[in-house]
Amino acid sequence: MTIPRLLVVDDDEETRTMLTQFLQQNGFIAHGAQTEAEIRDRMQAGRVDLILLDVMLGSESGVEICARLRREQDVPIILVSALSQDHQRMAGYEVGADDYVAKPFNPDLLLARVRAVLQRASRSASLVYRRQLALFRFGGWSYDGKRDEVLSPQGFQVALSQRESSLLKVFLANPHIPLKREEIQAALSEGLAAGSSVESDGTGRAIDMLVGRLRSKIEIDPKDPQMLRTARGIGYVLAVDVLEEPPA
Amino acid sequence: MTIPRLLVVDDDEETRTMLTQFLQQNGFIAHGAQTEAEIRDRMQAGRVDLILLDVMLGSESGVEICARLRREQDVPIILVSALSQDHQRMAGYEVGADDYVAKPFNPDLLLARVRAVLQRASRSASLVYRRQLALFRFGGWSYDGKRDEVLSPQGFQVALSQRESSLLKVFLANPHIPLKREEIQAALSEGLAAGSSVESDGTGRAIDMLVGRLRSKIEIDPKDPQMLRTARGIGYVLAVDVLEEPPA
DNA sequence: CGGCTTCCGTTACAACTTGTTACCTAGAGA
DNA sequence: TCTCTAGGTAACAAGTTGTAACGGAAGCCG
Repeated sequence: MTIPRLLVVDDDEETRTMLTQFLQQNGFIAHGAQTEAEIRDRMQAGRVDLILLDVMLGSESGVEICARLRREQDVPIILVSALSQDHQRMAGYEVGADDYVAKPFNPDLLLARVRAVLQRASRSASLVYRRQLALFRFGGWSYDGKRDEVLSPQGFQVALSQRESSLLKVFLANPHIPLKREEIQAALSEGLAAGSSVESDGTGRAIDMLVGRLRSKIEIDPKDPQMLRTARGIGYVLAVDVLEEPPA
Repeated sequence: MTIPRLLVVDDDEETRTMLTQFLQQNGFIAHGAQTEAEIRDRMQAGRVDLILLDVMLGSESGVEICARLRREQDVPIILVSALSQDHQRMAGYEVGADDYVAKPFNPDLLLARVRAVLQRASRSASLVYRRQLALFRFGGWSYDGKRDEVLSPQGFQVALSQRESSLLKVFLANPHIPLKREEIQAALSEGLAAGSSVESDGTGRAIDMLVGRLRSKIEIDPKDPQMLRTARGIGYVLAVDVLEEPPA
C-alpha cells in the first residue's frame, strides 16, 4: 500500500498541529481540517484513508459529522474526545465510528489504534491485484499471468486484448465479490494496466462494453453468462471459484 | 442481515456464561469456548462472525491466539482483558485485534463496540459473503450462493433476477420465522442486495410484488404456495426446513 | 506517409428489472 | 351473510443492461 493519508479534524490549532506532526513523524501523510466543509474538500481533492475526528468542534458536532460521512462514504473514522463517559462513547460507536479515543491520550496508543484501523480497512479492500504472475484456474479455464494467456477448457488458446486481460485479472483477484463499475475502473487504471489512450473519465459505459467483450470470448453462451455475472445496480461478479497457483 | 454469531472465549466459567447470556439477551447467537482448539472447532463447524477473546486464558495467551487466527482468517476479534496498561493494549492492536476492551467493562458499552465491529465487518462485507456463498437446500430445491443459481427438485435451473435471489436469501437465512415487510425491506437494502435504482421508500407494495414473482418461479402452484407462505397481517414465512452447507 | 487493422470508448435502442398503481378476490370478524 | 381489509395480480412506468454500429487513436506494413 502507499503511504496512508490521514485527516486530523480539530478546531483547536495547537492540538491539530501537534497531532498532524506526530503522525507525519511516524510515517503518515497527515493534513489538518477544522470544519465539515473542509473535510469534504479534502475528500473531494484526493484520497483520504482515515479521519481523526474531534467530537467537539465549536459549533459543529463531530458525532453528527461522523454519522453523515458514514452514510455516504466508507472512510474509516476514529473519534477523539474529552468526553469519555460511557454513554458518550456509545453514541460514537452507534454512528459508525471505527474507534473512540478519550483525551488525553497516549500518542503511541493512538498510533497503534490508527494502524489497527488502517490494517483492517486494507484487509477488506484488497481490490488491487498484485499477483500478476500466478496461474489461475477458474471454471475449467485457466489464465497464465506469466504468459498472459488464456486457455479454454478444451485447451484452445484464446487471445485477449490487454485491457480485457487486465479486467479478467481484476475479477480473478476478487472472486464472488460484486465489483462496482467505479471500483473496476479504479483497479484498471491503478494497476499499470496498460490501457486506452482515451483514458475514460467514467462517464460512459466503457466497463460494460469491456465486460461484454470479455464475455464474448470466455463465456460459452455470452447471452447467458455463467462466470461473469451481472450484479444489477452494482456492477459485475465473477461467480466461479478461482484456484491460484503461485508462479513456479 | 441474519443474526450474528459470537464466540465468547474465556477460561473463567462465570464470566463466560455471564457474557454469553448477556449477548443472547441482546439478540445475538453466542457460544462459549475456553481454548484455541475449541475456537477452531467452532469455526470449523459453522460461521463465526465475531470472537470476544480474553487475553489471559490460563496457559494460553489470547494475544498469541489472536495473532495466529489473524494470519489465517479474517474474523473480527475483540480482545478483553484486565490488563489495561497502554503497552498491553498496543500489543493487542498490533496483532490485529479489532478492539481492546478493559475489564471491568460496562456491558452496554461492550455491546456498542460489538455492534460497531460487526457493522464495520459487514460493511467490508467479508462476513456477509462467507454466508452468502453457502449452499442451501430447502424443500427439494437448492440455492447455490456461489453461482447464485437455483435448482428445482427435478434439477432444472431456474433463473432468478437479482432482487428475487436476494429475497430468497433473506428467507433462507430465517426459515420458519415470519418476517414483516419492513424487516424484509431492511434486509434487502442492507445486504449489498443488488437492487433497483428506484430504491423504494417502503410506501408501496414492492415486497408483495417480489414475493409474488418469486413464488411464480419456485412454487409448483403459485396460487397455493407450499414454501413461501403468507403470514396474514404480518408478512411472509418460509415454511420449510433449510439445510445450509458452508462454502468449501 | 497512407492504408489497413485492432482496440476501445460512445451512442442508440431493445429487452429486462423492479417499484407503483389500480382493481379484484379471499378471509376474518360481526 | 355482510363488511372490511389484507394480499394477489395485471398493467404501467422508470431505470438499467446487452448489443450492434460507429468512430477515433495507435500500431504495422508497404
